[in-house]
Amino acid sequence: MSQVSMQVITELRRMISQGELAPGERLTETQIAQTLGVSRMPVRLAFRTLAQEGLLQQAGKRGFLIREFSEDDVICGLEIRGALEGLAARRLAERGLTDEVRAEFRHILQDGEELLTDQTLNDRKVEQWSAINARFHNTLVEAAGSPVIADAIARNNHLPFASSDSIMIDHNELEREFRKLQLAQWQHQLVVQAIEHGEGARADALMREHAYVGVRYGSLFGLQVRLRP
Amino acid sequence: MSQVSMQVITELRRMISQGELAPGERLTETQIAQTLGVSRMPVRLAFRTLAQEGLLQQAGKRGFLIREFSEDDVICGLEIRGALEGLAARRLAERGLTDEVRAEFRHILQDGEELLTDQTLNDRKVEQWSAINARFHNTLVEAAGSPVIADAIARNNHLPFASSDSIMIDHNELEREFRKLQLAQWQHQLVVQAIEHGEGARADALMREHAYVGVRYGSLFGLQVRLRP
DNA sequence: TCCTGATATATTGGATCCAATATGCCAGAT
DNA sequence: ATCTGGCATATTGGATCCAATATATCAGGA
Repeated sequence: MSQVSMQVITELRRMISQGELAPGERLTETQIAQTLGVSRMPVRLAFRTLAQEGLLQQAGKRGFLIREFSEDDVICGLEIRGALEGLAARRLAERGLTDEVRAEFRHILQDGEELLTDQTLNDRKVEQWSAINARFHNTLVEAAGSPVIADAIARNNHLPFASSDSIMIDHNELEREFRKLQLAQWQHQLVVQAIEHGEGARADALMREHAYVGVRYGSLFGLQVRLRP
Repeated sequence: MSQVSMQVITELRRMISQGELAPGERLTETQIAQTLGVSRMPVRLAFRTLAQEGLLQQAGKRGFLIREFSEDDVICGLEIRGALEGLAARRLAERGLTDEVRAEFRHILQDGEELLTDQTLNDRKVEQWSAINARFHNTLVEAAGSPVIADAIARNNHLPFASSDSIMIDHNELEREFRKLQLAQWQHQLVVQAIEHGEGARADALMREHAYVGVRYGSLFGLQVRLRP
């Protein structure tokens, strides 16, 4: 995939998730091509790609719409991630950890631990947590050693609300949000514990539950439930 | 998506799953375009689509290869289907059945029951079973009422070995194969029973196990284990 | 007033062309 | 003999053109 094609795809993804293109809006190749200053060709390819990812849907026989997602869709996207990452965790528990992967997990858990030791949060720390979290999930999926599972998870992550870094943080409630991240960190630790002990079913269950942390745990800490940014 | 584009995609899918294009083989747009008698354009679109589905993989910076799948990949494809259909079944159990869906399930189970009553199998019956089986799985996924889950399952089913009608039947061992289908039918019945009783976890577990019936149950009945056609 | 049908327009799909560049090949040098 | 560099070729990506057709608009009739 070439530079221009790639840029069109990422730019469209961005415009959709930032809301510059509203759900339900109709897209035409010409219009987007002009907006982005390219020919219709890369736009055509991008539309197909995004439609396959589920961000666009066909509008009758001509053109595409920006897909609208209900709150139920958001929950289902999370549950799919939970199910698939749970599968990866179970596989890892059943097949055992290599020393490298074990060390990498320890390192990630350590970093998370240190980040949260002083029990406070700020915008910078939220960013750092996001990186640590991404590393945890990537390591898990990679270590499971199945490209087929990794692909399935990657495809699901194309739904912006389903990916593991879609965790909603209210930057005005950082004391309460701290507790959410603390809980997420503990869940990471428990997952690794389960994997290390070869407890596949437990690792699976923990990952499924962990998928909810981003959008369903807010009420535990007196936070507003907001499914949208 | 237009006629020609569609035909190129389905024809390529067929050529791949029939083995006319061997795993690892390199494809060029021009070559396929000539073979199929179309211009490069629809081939270009098809390559992208199939790559996104996971049937092709990029070869360096130029061109695509037919992806090779290991036996482990096959098992993982099945486990993904199990996890996702299990999720659908759990949702259905938790949300309850409408009368229409309940009736449709009864009908499907009845048809399966009748097909297998005389305890014999022939090629025609295998075809009929395939139809009944497809209807069961489609009904389940539809009834779960989540387009996001349905899409995820549909995407996984693009892997030829992962779809629910990829069940391997040895047409020289029809007496033994009968028992496999009988067991699958019983599993269908148990899944519906669990759903009707609102037993989400049980429905989930049953669907996950059921996903294995196609390729891992052969040894129960003294059948050769063959992951490839 | 609302429906139906015909015409006009917009938009897409496929083919072709051209430029960019990855890849392979061959020759020359070490 | 093997490696390196440059050249030739193959192949892709993007743009443009043309045909097909879906969609919209408008007029006429029920």
